[in-house]
Amino acid sequence: MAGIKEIAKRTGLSLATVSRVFNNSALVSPTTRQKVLKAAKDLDYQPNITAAALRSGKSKIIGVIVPEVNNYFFSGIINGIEGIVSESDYNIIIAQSHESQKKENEALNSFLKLNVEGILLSISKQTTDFSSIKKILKSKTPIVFFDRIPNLDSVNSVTLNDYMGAFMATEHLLERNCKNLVHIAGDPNVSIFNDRHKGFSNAILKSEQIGVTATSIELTTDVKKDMKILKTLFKSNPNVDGIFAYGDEVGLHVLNLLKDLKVNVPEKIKLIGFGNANFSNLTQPKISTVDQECSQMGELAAELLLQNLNNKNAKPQTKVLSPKLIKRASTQV
Amino acid sequence: MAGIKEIAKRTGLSLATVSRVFNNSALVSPTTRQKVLKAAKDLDYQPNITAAALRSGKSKIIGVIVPEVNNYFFSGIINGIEGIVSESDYNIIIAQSHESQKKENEALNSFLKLNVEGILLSISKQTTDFSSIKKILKSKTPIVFFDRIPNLDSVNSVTLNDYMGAFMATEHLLERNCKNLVHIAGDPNVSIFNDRHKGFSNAILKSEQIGVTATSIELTTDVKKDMKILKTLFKSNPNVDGIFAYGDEVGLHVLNLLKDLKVNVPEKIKLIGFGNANFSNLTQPKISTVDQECSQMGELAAELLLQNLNNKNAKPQTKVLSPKLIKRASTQV
DNA sequence: TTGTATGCGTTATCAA
DNA sequence: TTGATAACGCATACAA
Repeated sequence: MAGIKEIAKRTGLSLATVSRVFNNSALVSPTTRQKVLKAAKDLDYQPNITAAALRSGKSKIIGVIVPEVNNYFFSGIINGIEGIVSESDYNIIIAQSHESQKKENEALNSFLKLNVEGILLSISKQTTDFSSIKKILKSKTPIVFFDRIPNLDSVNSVTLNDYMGAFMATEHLLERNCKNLVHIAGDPNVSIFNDRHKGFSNAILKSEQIGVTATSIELTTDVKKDMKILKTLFKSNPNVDGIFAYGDEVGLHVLNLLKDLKVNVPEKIKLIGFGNANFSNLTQPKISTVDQECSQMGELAAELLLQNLNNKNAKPQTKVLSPKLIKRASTQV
Repeated sequence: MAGIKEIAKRTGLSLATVSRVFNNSALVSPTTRQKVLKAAKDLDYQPNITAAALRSGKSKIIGVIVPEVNNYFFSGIINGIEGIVSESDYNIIIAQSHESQKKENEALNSFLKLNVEGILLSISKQTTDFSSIKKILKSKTPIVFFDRIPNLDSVNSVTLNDYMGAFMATEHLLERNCKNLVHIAGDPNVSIFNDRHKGFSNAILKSEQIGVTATSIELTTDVKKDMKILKTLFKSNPNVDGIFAYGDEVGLHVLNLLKDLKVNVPEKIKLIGFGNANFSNLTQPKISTVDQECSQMGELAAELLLQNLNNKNAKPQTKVLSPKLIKRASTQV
């Protein structure tokens, strides 16, 4: 593992010239370039990124923060990011906020200490204080938000049109002739869950079908308690024939609950989730859902960041992806 | 965001003294230490890790390579690692091999370029050439292998006793009075899958029950094809009453296949998987399985690496975790 | 206990 | 087109 010093010695050139070769400077003759490249190969040259980072101020590191890695959605995004970044000469470093504002801030801080050149961030559910984020924005370190974005002006973001996804899911239930719909809603403080709720409500408003009823129920985080609540709901309300769950996991819980209650899906009640989780395709019946295009989201976010890295004056961009309805057995006629 | 230079100026001390404070040198008086710490707070001191890394040769970065992040097992391990490392002053950087030897080597290479101080690695299924790994070992960069380990002497490793897990799972089926067992086996080139196979075979050998038959079938990676093969197997072999699948995911596929074939689980056939995947608890019936203690594995691996970081002459250690049998409805009597 | 001076490996400025 | 040299921010050997 040699550095440019050894190459300089071997070729008889100066450090400066050798360095220029690896920085693709045009100011070097083809012959010397060849000489250097050959020596580099012979000596197994490995650039010392740390030294380059110190001198140039460019660490070649992109920091990524997600709430949880152990989540099909976020790990799909990470794969998307990786796909794009690996084609550049940047490295990525991944941190998890575990939905905690404190850990998110800690991660942002260690990113700054590591001199990351850019940041990709999906904020935690808990994040309501944007001061750390504002600090980053002020520091001019390029940052792109994805999926869960802060309510701030002039920031780069890539999101899914959650409203549209929920709208499509609800419309799908209506098309399947469901008349008494229930939306199992997520924490409304998280913008995307709120959007899904809105999509549900508006789909029903805009469909001009008569005799349609709509109920929304917001869950806690205690699955057992939640299932009890839902059990009561279904028992006291036997006409329910369509359910839109804000996520596939809760959808699966509901599916199991309905089996326990001997309610057939999709014959009696049709069920649709959100997210296209890996297991949604493995249940019986398979759960209809909305695909979040996570890989594409990661790719777009990474591309946007790379653009900003190349051009510090790039204007903030807002990209919104369209979700895709996935019809499966749980909403079959 | 100030550096030690600003603090030196503010306090009237030299750079060296300020530096010593942050390196916990004993050679500094309590009063000056206080002065420096106060100035650090006032000026929002952020150490430049890059510069420190260059100077000291210590990057404070630990590199982690897993086959896939999007996997309950490996992300559980990552959480375990994170839990331990976050209490130290190290940072972790995560890379995925996507089960490719080439990508694994690339990751190792960029780790070296980034001057990581230590490496945590679970090798890819494809990795048969250990030359890159040997290069790391020779470079004296501490490395700890976990779960999927190379067949090399004198290396640090943390693994699960897969043999024992499979043994326990098979024993459990025998206790439940299964007489005609099938093991659905993974790629035998992957040591842990091979161990599970051995555990299955030996459990049957050692149980001295009479009239027990055992079949093993190795799957491809094409799920559809695999299910056809299994369908044929079950049809031509209607006496099968116990299945041990090498993983929960394939277990779930089998469960669904059996439902299609109108074969009741657990009444007619008992089924046990391996891994305690998140969804194994959400199926109907819930799938019995073997827990891999992933979080603990991550913790132990990280602790072992930190030990090696503190003591470069530490002797290689081999830690083997005991799996835990989880009995659920799919093997109920 | 504190300060001075040097160098980590690279990039960038200036001169040749 | 190339070379000599300073500088990036910090840690450390040595001097005081």
